[in-house]
This record gives sequence, structure tokens and C-alpha cells, in this order.
Amino acid sequence: MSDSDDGTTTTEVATARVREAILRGEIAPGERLHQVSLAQQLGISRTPLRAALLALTHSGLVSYESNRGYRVREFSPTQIRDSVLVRAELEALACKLAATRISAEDLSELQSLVALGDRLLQGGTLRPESHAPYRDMNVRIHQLIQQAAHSPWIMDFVARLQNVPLSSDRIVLWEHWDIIHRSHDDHHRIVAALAAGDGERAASIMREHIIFAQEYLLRELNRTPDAYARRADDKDQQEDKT
Amino acid sequence: MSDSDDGTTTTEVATARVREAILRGEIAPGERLHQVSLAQQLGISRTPLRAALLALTHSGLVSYESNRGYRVREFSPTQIRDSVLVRAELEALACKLAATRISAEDLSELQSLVALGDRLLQGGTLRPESHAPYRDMNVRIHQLIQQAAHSPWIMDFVARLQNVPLSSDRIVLWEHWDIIHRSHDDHHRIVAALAAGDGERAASIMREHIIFAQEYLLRELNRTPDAYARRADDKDQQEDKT
DNA sequence: AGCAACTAAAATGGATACATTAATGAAAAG
DNA sequence: CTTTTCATTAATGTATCCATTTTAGTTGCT
Repeated sequence: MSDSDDGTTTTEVATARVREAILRGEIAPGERLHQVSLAQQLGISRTPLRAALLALTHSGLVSYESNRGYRVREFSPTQIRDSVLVRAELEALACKLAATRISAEDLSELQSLVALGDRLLQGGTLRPESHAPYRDMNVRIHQLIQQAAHSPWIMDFVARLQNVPLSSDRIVLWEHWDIIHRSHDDHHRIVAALAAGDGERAASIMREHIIFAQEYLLRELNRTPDAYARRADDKDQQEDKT
Repeated sequence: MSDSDDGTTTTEVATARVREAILRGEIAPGERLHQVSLAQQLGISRTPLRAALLALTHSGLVSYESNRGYRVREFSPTQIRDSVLVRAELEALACKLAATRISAEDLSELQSLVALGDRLLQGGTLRPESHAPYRDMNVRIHQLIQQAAHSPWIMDFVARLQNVPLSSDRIVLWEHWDIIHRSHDDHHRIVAALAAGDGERAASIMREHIIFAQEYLLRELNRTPDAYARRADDKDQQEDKT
């Protein structure tokens, strides 16, 4: 087995490593994923690598054709926009379900997360060292609501949609702090609606919250295409257990 | 390789066969899927079988734990109900998207499918030999709308949700022909709304169309639990290429 | 007699060797 | 000179073998 064994199976570490390589853009979309060279590169045999590629196929990062191997999946601009619509609908449904099912613990954690966001945004802007905590808070809020919905499919499907480039809610344009403020105000309202048991209202806010963020991001990238490069800086710590 | 080679790979036929066995209920939910015995039973080696089990895991029929093997996934009644809510939301979104994107060909196929349903329902009831054509028509309408939405995720996610027992739109209570009539009237209205470009209206009807069907099915199964047995009679010809 | 620890058997995870299919390039014919 | 066909090469798909982990059974101790 590989030297760096952290308790998990070789297949799982291979999945994580190839996944990161793809998300970081080290392998271009459409590019072939040679089994032999990749296995050598990772220092493992083809067996666990094939399992990893299969896993990535089903999490939507890789495409496959019989006897013709695996490729990094590529997405059209339309597909990218559509993926956000689907995610918005799913997270809105999560709000509806969570409103009647959320536990007191989860609700209070949501409220403290919102309060944490307030502290990070104190002074009107975000200091660079607050970027990572803010992004983590954002991710955690969304995850927690999905978890409170107690629907395995919502979490699973949303996780797959997060793999679509430019669709992840982990991409934040840090310099646009007015937008960030508005976005965090949405968080306030969503959590308040959930606390009040008003799932429909939480869902409405969530839907707009997600769709606008994507729309704004794409608009800005059209204006200043170089902003995309910043995305690669953000380290990836999201797991993918399908 | 196995004797019955129809052009596809061993992994693919193994996936299909295990999938059918699970959907037919030949392997009970929660039951272990022994790799050695299953491979022997199928007359193949463990390698393609493991690939098949991994595929089924990611299509949601099988669960997996490291070093502890695969099991037939089991679903709680709540999960079953929730899965239909998710599907309803996804198919409603498909309507919204399809309304502006559907091609003339797809639209006319939808209209002829609705007309076919009218012919099958002539006389107020369904003859037994019309059951299969009616179910296929129903499935095709839903598939066609998803296809017209041009969103790979919607089709993919809905396909996974169809694997949840009692959630498939291929289950029809044939003796309740009044319900079938109402359901087909929904088809009329959905297609008409799509033709008129009114995606919101099509979405509303679709959502109710799906949620009610499930609600009614579960209610009837509570009254006469033996009706569930009929499900197994319906042959399965839906493919799962993820 | 009950519980714990150790041992053996069986099942899963991974590596290697073999078979089959697709891709590439060269050679021959039009 | 282009095109088609055939042969070679390389990559994927499958089978078998080995390693590691889990689990069940048994034995010994309290």
C-alpha cells in the first residue's frame, strides 16, 4: 500500500486525490485519465484507481465510455447555470422540510453561526484572515439546513452539484463586501423563518439567495475574467461520501 | 467471460442482473451481498462484480461500508415519502425549463402520447392488455419532459429516485380507473401549458400530479396491503446508465 | 457459569497477470 | 497522392492470487 496511510482504504485516498486534482484544474476538462500512468503517479495499482474513477463518475466529475476509458467531465455554460437552478430548488425544498423537523440543537447552532458571521463582518468589511472562517460558516449553514431536512437525497444531490465548476457556494468574491452583507442578511432571514416554522418563506429566500449569487458571479467574471484565478487558491476540504 | 455476451461488458450485465434481482425483491433490503457467492452465482469473477456493486451503490440501491461489504439499501417510510417530494420538485423544475426550450418535435411527440392515452382509456376503463402500453406512455411523457429541459442532473437524479421502492411512477393501481382518468387529465393540462410556454403552470400541475399519486398509493396500500404484490408482476425495462 | 482474550476461518481490499478491444501507423491498391 | 486495409501497439476489462481486516468460535480465567 501507499506510504501515506491514514486509516482509510487506498480507494478512498485515491478518490480524494484525483478529485482534488480535477477541482484544482490540474487536469483539464475533456482530458483522458490514463489508468496506468495515473496509478503509477499515485503509487498504487489499477484496481483501487478504477474504483476511485468509478466513484468520481457517479459523483459527476468524470465521464466514462465502455472500453474507451474515463475523461474529466466538461460542462457548457448553460449546464453550469442550470445546475444552480437545480441546487436552488433542492435547497429550497430542504428549507421547507427543515422548518417542521429541525431539532433545537441544530437551530441554535444555526443561530450561533449567523452570530459568528456578524462578528466576522464587523467593521463593514472582511479581513483576509477572516475569509476562510466566513466561507466555512457559509458552507456549514447550508449543510446544516440540508441535514435538518433529514432527506439523504437532498444532501447527496447538492453535493454532486457542488462539483460543477463555478456552481459551488464556496466561491466568494471577497472584495464585493456589499454583496456579502446582503447575502448574510439572507442567512439571518432564513434562520429566523426556520425558527418561526415558516418553511415556505425560508425556501423563497434560499432560492433567491442561491440564484442571485450565481448570477452575480457570472456577471462579474464576464467583466473581469481574471477573478476566476482566485478560486484555485481556496483550499478544498469538502468530503464526497456517496 | 460469461457465455451470454451481448456486446456489453461483463460489468454492465452484472450491474443489470443484480439491479433486477434487488428490484424484484429476490434479495431482501438490509441483506448482505456476498461477493464470492454472488460472483459464483453469476458465473463471473469478483472484479466486475465489485464494479457492479459500486455502480449500484452510487445509483442508490446498495449501501457500503469499508471492509464490511455491501448491503441492499433499506428505506424508512419517511424516506420514501420524502423521495417523492424531491422528485416532484425536480420534475416541476423540468417543466419550467422545458417550457422555453422544448423542440417542435418533442412537443408533437408529447401531444401524440397524450392522444395515445386517450385511445387506451376509451370506454372508461383499461383492458389488461393495455396496461403495459399505458404505463410505457406514462413513463415516456415524464422522460420526454425531463429530456426537453436539457439538464443532465434532473434526468439523473429522477432516475435514482425511481429506484426507491413505492416511489416509481411505473406503479399503477390499474383497478382505480377514475384516478387514472384524473391523472391523464393532468397530462393533458401539462402538455397544453408547455405548448403555451407557461412553465410555471405546467410545474404546478406536475408537482401535484406526482405528490398525489404517491399519497394515494400509500393510502391504498394501507387499506389493502396485498396490492403491493402486483408490483412484482410488472416487468422492468428501465435502464440505469450513470 | 459468564466474560474476556486469543486463535482460526472467512470475507473484503489490493496487486499482478492475462484477455480483449480500440487506436495507430504503415503498406498496398486505386 | 489519397484511401483503405491490415498488422502492431497500447489501453481497457477480467481473472486470479496475495494481504489485511473482520468476525466467529473456542479456550482459559475470574
